Amino acid sequence: MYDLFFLDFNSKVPLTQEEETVIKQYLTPKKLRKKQYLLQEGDVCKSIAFIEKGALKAYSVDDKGNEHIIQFGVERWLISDLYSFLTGEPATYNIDAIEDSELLLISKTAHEELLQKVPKYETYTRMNITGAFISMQRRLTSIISSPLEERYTNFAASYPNIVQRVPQHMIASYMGLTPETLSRVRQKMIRK
Amino acid sequence: MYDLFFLDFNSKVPLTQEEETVIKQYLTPKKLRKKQYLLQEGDVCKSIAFIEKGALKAYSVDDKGNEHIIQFGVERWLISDLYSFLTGEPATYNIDAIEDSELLLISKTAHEELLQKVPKYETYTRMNITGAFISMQRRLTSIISSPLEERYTNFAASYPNIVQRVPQHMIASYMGLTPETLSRVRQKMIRK
DNA sequence: ATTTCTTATTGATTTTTATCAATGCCATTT
DNA sequence: AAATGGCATTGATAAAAATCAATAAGAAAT
Repeated sequence: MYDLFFLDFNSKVPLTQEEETVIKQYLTPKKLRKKQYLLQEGDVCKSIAFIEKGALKAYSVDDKGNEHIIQFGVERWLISDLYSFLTGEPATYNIDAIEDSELLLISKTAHEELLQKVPKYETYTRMNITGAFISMQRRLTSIISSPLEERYTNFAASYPNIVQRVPQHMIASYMGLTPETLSRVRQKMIRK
Repeated sequence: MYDLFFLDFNSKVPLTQEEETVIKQYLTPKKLRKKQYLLQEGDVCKSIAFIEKGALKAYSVDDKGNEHIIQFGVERWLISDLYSFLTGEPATYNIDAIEDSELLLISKTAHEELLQKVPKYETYTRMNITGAFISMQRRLTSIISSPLEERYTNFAASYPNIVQRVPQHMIASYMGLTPETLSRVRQKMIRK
């Protein structure tokens, strides 16, 4: 249940056995069935979730009821509404499970105590957020500067596992397109 | 010359006098004239820059020679090609000065030694990157989910100083639009 | 087994945005 | 004072994407 988390942690910041034991005490396992919410817009985000198994999406919903996916999460990734988590403000995103999932939750108090007590946890956090920043910057660059086909190609090349596991209309949402448009872009590409 | 930097640092993580002295030794002041490069695509990004004065932009250039601005930076902000800085890979962004600017540079070795020697520097870094992540996430959400007018309104409300200081065609670039389109969007809004 | 739901595709049409081209303004330089 | 370059606006047209609507295939539920 904790395997992937510590695999990931150790790959970034090697831990002693004692440190692992301390950290483990702050983690709360949670299982989520497909379509269940981890977080609903308007609630305060109480935790950061490490994904041991499964797939989730974070998204906002506009006036017309359309979902706009801001982030996918699969094994070894973290998912959260970080702004709500850190400030205690109501969440602007929803998070739910695309597949049955197994998570490790880090609550606000756990997060704060870990930052205090385990210096390596701060390093781990810094590395995670840095990685997330860089990949989001890539995504943004691609959106503002690349033609559609290239954007899809890039995405598919960067996240082949997501393209396989997730329905196309969600990919379209993630790219800021309608499902119809993405379908047509793919047809064009296939014809080549 | 160092005032803003330590003002910002102390507001996030209070420092002792000794710590300030240590950190100061790792900072290199640099002045940049309008239009001068801090970084050119293809070069390795050698530093993170804290902006004491002025304004800069980070951008990529596409096949047709169009600039796509990924980030603006003004006083109290950091600017860099973080991926290049951290990995040593060639930069994919250019960074240059929109106005005459004064910077404090943190080199790679300075960054690494500071992370080692001054725990508060790691905290400061973590807070900075977290803030950058959250605002970029907002920007991305706005791009994939809001109509154009709203996006411009949001941007202008969030960064009034940038709207004032920076030519409109750069704002358009930042929003992923042509200057003509942004001009028309603004006309529509004014008429209301 | 059949019904329901989700998903993907396709076509016709409208809306949005980009492109191309021209103009005028203002600030700076000469 | 005239010339230059950077910038914003406007118009006409083309291209891209959204919308609306219909169909069909597959998976899941009853």
